[in-house]
Amino acid sequence: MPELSKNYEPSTLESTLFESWQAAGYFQRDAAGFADAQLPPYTIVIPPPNVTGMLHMGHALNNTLQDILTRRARMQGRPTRWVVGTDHAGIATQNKVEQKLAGEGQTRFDLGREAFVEACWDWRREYGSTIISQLKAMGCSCDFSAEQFTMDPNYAEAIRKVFVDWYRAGLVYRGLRIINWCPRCTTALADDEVEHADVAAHLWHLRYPLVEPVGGVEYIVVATTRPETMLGDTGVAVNPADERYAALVAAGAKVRLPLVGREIPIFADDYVDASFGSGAVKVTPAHDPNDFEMGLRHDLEQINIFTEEAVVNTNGGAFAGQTREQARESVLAALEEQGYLDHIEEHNHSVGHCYRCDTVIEPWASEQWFVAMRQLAEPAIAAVRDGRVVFHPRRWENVYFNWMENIRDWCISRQLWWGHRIPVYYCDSCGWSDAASEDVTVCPQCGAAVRQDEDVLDTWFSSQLWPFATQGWPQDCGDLKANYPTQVLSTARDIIFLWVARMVMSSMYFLDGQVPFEDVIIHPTVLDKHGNIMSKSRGNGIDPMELIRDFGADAMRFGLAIQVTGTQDMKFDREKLKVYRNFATKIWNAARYVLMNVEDGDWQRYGSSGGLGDTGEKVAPLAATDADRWILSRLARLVAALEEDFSAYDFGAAARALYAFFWNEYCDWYIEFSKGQLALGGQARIAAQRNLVFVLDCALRLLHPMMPYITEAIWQELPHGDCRPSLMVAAWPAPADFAQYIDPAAEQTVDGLCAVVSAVRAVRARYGISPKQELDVVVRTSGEDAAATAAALLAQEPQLAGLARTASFNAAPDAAKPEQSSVTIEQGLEIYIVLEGLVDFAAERTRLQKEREKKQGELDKLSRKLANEGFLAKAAVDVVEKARADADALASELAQIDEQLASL
RNA sequence: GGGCGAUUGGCGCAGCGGUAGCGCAGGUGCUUUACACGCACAAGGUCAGCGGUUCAAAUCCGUUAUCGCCCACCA
Repeated sequence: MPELSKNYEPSTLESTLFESWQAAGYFQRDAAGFADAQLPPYTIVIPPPNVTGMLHMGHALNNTLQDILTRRARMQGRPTRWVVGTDHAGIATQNKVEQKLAGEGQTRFDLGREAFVEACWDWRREYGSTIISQLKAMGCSCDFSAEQFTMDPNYAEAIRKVFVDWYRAGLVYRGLRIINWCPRCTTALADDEVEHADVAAHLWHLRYPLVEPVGGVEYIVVATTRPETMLGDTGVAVNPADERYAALVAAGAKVRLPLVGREIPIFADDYVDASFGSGAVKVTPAHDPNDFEMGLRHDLEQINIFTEEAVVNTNGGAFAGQTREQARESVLAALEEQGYLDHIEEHNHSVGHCYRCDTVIEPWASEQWFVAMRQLAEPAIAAVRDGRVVFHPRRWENVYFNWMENIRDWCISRQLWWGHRIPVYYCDSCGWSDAASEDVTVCPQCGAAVRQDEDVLDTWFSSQLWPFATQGWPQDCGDLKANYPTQVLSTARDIIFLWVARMVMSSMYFLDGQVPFEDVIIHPTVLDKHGNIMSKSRGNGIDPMELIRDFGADAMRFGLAIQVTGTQDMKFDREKLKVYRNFATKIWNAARYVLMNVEDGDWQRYGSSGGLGDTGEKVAPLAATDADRWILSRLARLVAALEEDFSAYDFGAAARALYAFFWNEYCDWYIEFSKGQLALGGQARIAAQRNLVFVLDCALRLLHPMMPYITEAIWQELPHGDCRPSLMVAAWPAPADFAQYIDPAAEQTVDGLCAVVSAVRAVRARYGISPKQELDVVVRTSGEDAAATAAALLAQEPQLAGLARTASFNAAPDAAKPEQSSVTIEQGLEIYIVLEGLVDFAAERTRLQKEREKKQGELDKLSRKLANEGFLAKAAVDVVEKARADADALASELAQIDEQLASL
């Protein structure tokens, strides 16, 4: 029999195992031929990490969950594929490459568009596989043989089809709007790409002098958080119902804009909240979305005062050339000097920041491309409403609905170079323009040369196609048809809008109303151990690669999975992974024990995987003792529980059940029972060997999705008889096959046996009795089946002798209480341990008295309950019966204790 | 302004209508021939506060407090 080293060393095994899996083709959809074609296929598409990305804890968690689902489905025999790839990540990648160029003293403009895009491809070739190799280190069983990229040629074709179709349908349009402009990235951003943060700021109250005083009033005070934008003001708005300003509005009063001299109107608009600030708003249509709307309503001029880097342009007169920050200071200084600054208030408000570089967003009026969303949203709302797509936990559906029902048009053009270029062509000679799925070089109307739109598409415009564009759409849809919709999408809550919602919309539009996935798992956010978000700026991030190095990939995966409950956050402390590293070692050592003790088993008839015979039959359990029946019963219950937990995507519950079964039942008790049983020889020994192997084999199968490496390493050495070459493709234990092992009688007997063993151990510990001192033990059974219980317990004497070091053991319904003995009442058993001459009974008396008080308290509580007529009348029958039985049991236990106290 | 999550022994978490569980840490004792990354035993909680529903509430409802997240055009 092979031997395993004393401690499990993850780093020595992980990469070898991974390579062997990959070489065998297990990661591709049934490439190795072990799947059952009759079963429904199982597909997951990975949320594509940015090519610029490094694995972080969010990825580690998310991909652990996806791999658990993928591996389990594969073991269930379903033709399974986990589609993997990366996202070109427009802004993120462009920023990286620009940084690299900056290090060489260059800008993208020095290179020009074509060379810069080529530099991005170079960057991708050089660094883009980092995160893929990190996924491999985690043990992720993705289909790496067909890695996808959102800039692949087939993907570009998908993009063009979507854009052109939507353009023709009028869903993609171009328009002048206030958009979110990042002056550092010099591009537009979608509303969802802006992150708002509350900042402590000021509300400056400015005096705008009237051109002509009205009724003695010489100026109007406006309140603003952005005084520098006053350079672009083209109006002052007040609420129509605001009596303070009614006269000014009625008179058609104008103000002369300080520092600028422009005459601008005062007008009334419902948007203005009379109770805020001074009740009068300066209106800057080119730099504020609300002002823009008001400007349209009141026909105001839009004066853009900033360049694309947010430097004041020539419209800012004397302030031209200053940054917006400098301009704020100098404008305020000038206003104050000229007496236009009325007063200043403290004011907190929320300021938008670029989600890629955290620069403050500048609302900016410009021509951009948009997608009209309302029409796309409607079927997507219905799909979640009627359960074609289900979120887990369900509450996230409300977040989805809330966004969908208040959806706004999506700004999809980006002033970047890295990305899918907008396929719209313009002829400057005759004014023709159109979207086209094939490149256009000459104008179809006049034959002149045409130019393509300069902008590229938002990265999310391509990501929204991920579930189908990665599976052949729009060209070769055979694979797609067979495997769509996908089963599960697992992701973080922060991209429910950016990504999840848009995938549902585009999939339903282009694939005949089909949803892209059936279940959406929104996993918790991984926080640091104090509950703070992990971030670069805080420096509190944890590198999963270090965890893999220090604890092993299996321990990391298990430690993450066990923390997944329905909650929205998980605090993560790397030191806690020690527990799961210890668990891995425990599994390893249990396997060592099994291998050391099964060499002479009856393996001749079983399959060849363990190298011990070759008839292709798997090792079957053999129930010779109640301990055997007990562990098989417990295993069957575990298999059933896991089925429920996985169906509900309750990874934490599944992990806890596995941990408890393996450690507290298999190791703590069954392996201990097996020691005595092995020593007996004969059929009992054969049974123990078979069951040790069978249960370990099943446990490894059940643990494999969470801990793929250690389970495979052990399984390869175990004489389980399964002819499959890898645990990855071995069969998942099905509840239907295990239900036959459920055996309540054996469970009751072994629970009783364990209670006796624990009672003896407790007595030894309490009185300092040597483990070598053999003790006499008597158990009195009670209840209807007292005789049967006693007989079953008596049959456990060999186990008991080994585990509790008993000299003699008797169990009977009417067993006499030995003199000078300790009594423990557990599991309905009165357990007497003879202590004559061994202990000072004063201590035992004290203990018994304490025990008595406790039991009396419980009985009092129960009695009160049973005296309550409401309880008797309204509680369920079985609950009342149980209460009665418990009360009877407690009463007799108390009587026993009293008797015992009297005898001491 | 809306919505959501969390609040259970020193710490990290389960449980989510019928007498409080787990793991760490801490205590005591163990070279029990798989494992000290271990074994055994013991100790530790009025389940954030208040009110309600119920025969029965950590568990359901309302409310308050604290911490955190998201959404919203707070000039």
